[in-house]
Amino acid sequence: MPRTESPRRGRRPGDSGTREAILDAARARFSSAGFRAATVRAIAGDAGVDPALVMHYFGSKQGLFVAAMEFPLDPAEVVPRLVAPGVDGLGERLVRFLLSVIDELGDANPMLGLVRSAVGHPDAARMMREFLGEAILDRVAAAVSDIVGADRPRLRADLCASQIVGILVARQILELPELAAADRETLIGVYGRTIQGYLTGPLDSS
Amino acid sequence: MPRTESPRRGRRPGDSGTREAILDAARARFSSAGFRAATVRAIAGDAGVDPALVMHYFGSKQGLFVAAMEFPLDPAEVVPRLVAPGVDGLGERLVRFLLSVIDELGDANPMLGLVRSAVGHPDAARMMREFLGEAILDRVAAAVSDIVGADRPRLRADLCASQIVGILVARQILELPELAAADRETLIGVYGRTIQGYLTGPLDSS
DNA sequence: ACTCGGATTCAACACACGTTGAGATCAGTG
DNA sequence: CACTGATCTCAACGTGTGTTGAATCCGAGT
Repeated sequence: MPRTESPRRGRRPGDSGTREAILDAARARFSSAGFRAATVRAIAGDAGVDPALVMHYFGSKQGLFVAAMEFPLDPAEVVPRLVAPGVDGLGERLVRFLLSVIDELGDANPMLGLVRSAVGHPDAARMMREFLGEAILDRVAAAVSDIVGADRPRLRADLCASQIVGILVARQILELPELAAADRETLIGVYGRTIQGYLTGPLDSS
Repeated sequence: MPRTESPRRGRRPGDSGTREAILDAARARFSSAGFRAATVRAIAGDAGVDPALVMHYFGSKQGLFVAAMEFPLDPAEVVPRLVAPGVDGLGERLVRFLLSVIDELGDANPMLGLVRSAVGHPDAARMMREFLGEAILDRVAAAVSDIVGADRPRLRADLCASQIVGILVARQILELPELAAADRETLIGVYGRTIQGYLTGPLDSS
């Protein structure tokens, strides 16, 4: 049987870095389309690779998802660092940090991938709720409770989360025009005041 | 050819109301799963009908979507009604209205359907951005600009939208526990202050 | 009574998806 | 140099999808 000479099968020389290429492509696709809409075939295509290779490395689409969406920052290190300088200006620091992370990550933003997947996929929503809660919100709540003795600390953390998720969706997904175009320092000021109020302000309806 | 007697084809007597049954099922499915994850077959099943009948009535899945997600409230009537009593307490009125609408609509909530679809489907995001902008945000901006002469009114409206979307996602989709369980009047108070600040407070970073 | 057209179902198509199993190619090790 | 094991591709399967075309049924208008 004469050998067909076109696309070579088998291992290519070199260190190959193919695994990382697949992860990069997956991060971009999952972040911009969400779990369901992103296809293994498209990711493999972006990485210049056969879909079966993705399965070989990550076992399944789910496996690829958790590998690709692993958070590039460790909340156990980041949250204390933001809280350390004290409660004054904490809201502003949180928002400034969030916006800088959004800018740095660009296309391959696990936060966007998680939000896009959680919406319309109850299992992903549960995963995100648990991760958010244990890794971030409970930590923030504990800090605020310790420092200023605020009441209902976890509700305060949830309120912050609702505004932060709102920023992500309205600015990065819906791309509301004036929000997307707004000066960064302006947003930091306005949203920072809101977050600060959620963390330390009154919770009653007066 | 002997007639097969089982599930009857053809028109059944009565006024049938099938079209509305399909729309109800579509509202529920689209709202809880989003455009992509909701399937025509499942909607047809819920309505007790063949998928082909859905096509006959609405032409395509997209056609069904726009028919089902048509907003049950007219912003041109609602927004002025909320703004009318003046700018005092406007934030609180907006949030109270939002929460009551969420409760009333329950499963079949076009807001949730639109958010779930906009995320991960750029076309739907554009549709929602345009609808939100023209039907609601520009109106709110105009009102706030007229009454209190606020600067950058559309940015203020976008800020409000970011918090409102955040409420929807965090409370109705992610179901953050303390947020979902929180007393309604508490939420109205806290979020009302935020919205009021976005509408009438300072926008600089001081 | 007879047609007309809307309501409704059935069977099927074409496609895209995730996944599988087998095989090919090659770097490194003894 | 032979062996091994990792890397990679190919072809295919099974399933679920939106959509189509034809066929059937029956209420209404003439």
